[in-house]
Amino acid sequence: MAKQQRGVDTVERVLDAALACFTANGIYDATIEDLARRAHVSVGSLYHHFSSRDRIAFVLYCRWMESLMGAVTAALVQRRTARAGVQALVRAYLTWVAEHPQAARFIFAAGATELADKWKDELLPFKQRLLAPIFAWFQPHIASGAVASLPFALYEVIIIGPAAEFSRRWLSGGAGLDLDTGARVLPQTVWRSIAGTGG
Amino acid sequence: MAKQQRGVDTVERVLDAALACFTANGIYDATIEDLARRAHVSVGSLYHHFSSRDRIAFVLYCRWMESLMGAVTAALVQRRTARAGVQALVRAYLTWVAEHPQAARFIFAAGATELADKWKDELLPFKQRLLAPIFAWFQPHIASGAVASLPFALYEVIIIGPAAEFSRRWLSGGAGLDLDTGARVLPQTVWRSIAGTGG
DNA sequence: TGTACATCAGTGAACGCGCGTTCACTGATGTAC
DNA sequence: TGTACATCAGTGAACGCGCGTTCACTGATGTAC
Repeated sequence: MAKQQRGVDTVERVLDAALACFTANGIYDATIEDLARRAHVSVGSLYHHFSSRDRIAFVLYCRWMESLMGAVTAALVQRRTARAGVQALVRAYLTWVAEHPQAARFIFAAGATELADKWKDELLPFKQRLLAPIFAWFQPHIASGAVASLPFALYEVIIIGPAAEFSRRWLSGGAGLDLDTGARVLPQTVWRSIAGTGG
Repeated sequence: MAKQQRGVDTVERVLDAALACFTANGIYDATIEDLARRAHVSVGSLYHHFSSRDRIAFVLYCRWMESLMGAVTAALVQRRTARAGVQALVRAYLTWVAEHPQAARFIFAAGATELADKWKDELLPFKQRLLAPIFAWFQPHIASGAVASLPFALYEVIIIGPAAEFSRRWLSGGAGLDLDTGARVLPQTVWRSIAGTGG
């Protein structure tokens, strides 16, 4: 007997409720009963679908990380030039954060937790899969010299770093930060930092 | 009757123990008794010096943030040119992380917590005080055109962003990241992203 | 130099409560024939 | 089309335990005179 549709729906409701509770009360201060109440699900039913409280947070993290990376990748692959791609990537990141502030808040908070450690056997391949198309897109532009040749692991840091830092501060109400300005300035500065001489 | 020296020593021991426990077990999973045991202090004594568990984390956060900002500022103020200053700042950040990995881990973890919210009346002026000399140093270089003129709040994001992102990943054992490489490459890329045309 | 007193520092057993998880059970949905 | 059966889905009271905080107390250190 296969999984039933109502089971799938319940999982959805629990995850939606979890995002709301985790961002409202904090990942650690939100209780199982908070989640159950908000999801209109009994505590027992919740445990029927998730093995533990931590597991809910982990699944939620994966789901939204996939959404973010999907948005970024979609913006990237429809550009031809390195410059347009890099700038679109940064812009897409910021746009996604603006559209999903709760999810963004949660991702940042969860990322600084032991969650990643606990489930890393699942997490690493998952992230690998999300990053693969992005790296594939960059490869020819690095080869052609349009993008500066750097130690591989640094590209992500340099391109995502400013956007992520901006987002963190914007989400926590940092003074003087508005998203339109960030979306205008950061794509340029990031491109300048990474542009090659050829291409 | 003034505060006694042994009281000061106890506070030190508790904060040192807290850093060890928080980074070993996680900020939320480390217990008061863990701290007390590690600090060779009774639980009661601990509460004689700190009003609550959260308070310990907050004081610890401030202490190490001050250390980090102090290191960065010290590196900055002894440079004359904008380029040398920016690059020294980024390098100092990474060096500090390398020298205090536990503290860095804690700062990143605590920064994603509700701690900042809870004590923000204390935190904001504190951070203001730490940032003031850095902004003062930059001002003339922005005025002269050596550093690009940008919305004010973005400087911090652009300069610290890549270094912070690099540090987070390095601390959590990110594959392919080594600190020497980061300290060689990032100061350059950050400078390129923010360099002005004049100066 | 000594004595009385106030405040600081330290102790650890006891409290109390909140929360994650379990469990025995009922109800719903699909499958076999 | 109908009936029996297996599995999925959902329930909520009860459990149990861990942990933050308190409290009444002892001891140490400084101050006043």
